[in-house]
Amino acid sequence: MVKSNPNISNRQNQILEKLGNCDDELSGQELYRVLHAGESSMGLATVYRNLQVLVKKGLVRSRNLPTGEVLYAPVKRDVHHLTCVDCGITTSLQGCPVKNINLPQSKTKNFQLLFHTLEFFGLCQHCLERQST
Amino acid sequence: MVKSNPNISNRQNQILEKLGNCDDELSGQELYRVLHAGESSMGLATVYRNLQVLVKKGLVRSRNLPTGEVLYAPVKRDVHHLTCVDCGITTSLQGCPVKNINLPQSKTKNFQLLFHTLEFFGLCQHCLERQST
DNA sequence: TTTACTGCAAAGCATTTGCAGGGCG
DNA sequence: CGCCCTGCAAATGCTTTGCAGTAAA
Repeated sequence: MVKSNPNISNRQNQILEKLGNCDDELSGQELYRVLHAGESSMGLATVYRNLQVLVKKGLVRSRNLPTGEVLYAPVKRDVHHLTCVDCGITTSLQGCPVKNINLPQSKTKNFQLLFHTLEFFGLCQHCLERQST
Repeated sequence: MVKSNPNISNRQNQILEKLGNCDDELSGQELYRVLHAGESSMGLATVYRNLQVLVKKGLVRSRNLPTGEVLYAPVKRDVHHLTCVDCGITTSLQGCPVKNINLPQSKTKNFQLLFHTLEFFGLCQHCLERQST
């Protein structure tokens, strides 16, 4: 059903499908679990290896958390985030305010843009209150 | 000289100063080394602990690399990045295109914004060429 | 047979945490 | 005396890598 790009392996398609079906971003570990829960399992290393390939192919976007985790989502999903620097809770921001930003040609001439990340950081109400205690 | 905010500890001021003097962002490890090279040394754990505090105080911004490292810079320095998803090389983008973006009030009403990160990812020419080989 | 991909387990590594010692009020 | 901050060393946890087995061509 989600047949796509010719030079995408089977495993890579399985990953793409799971990412597409999930509203959230998934970490490598989560993806691994989800795949195991379903019919298509694959080793953790394989999950990571294929995620890297998908990112380089421009099909998957990645976002790095302070914890060292990396979250993955389909590139076409253009969602950004608001994250509390204290508790780490993340809220999604629908609609991308950067969509049509022009970067200096000098920088992008020799660079194939694949995706971008925009994240806002600060303190959520809960942590603010806790702090001022 | 860089006397600042009253409720900033000595250690925290040392860190701020190093970050301010350096044109780049620094990782925790690098900062640790730089501090040791200078007169003011402090343990690695202390560096990290104080960096966290500085981020929460809104004085330092942080950016997470795919490698799991975190890079720190003064918040007032509003620089963004262009990063190759293959080799990881990063270029700085001067001038922030997001400066005056309005976020939905519903999201920010209960959230104290401290800083944001905007990063573009893709493939640099070198990696593009290598890939098509 | 040659090549590319996979799984498993071991390694890597930045960061975090536990805990005892020290400075300071 | 009590509280906070620090250093050291151990632990954590995600991700990467080495290597041998396997499927594909």
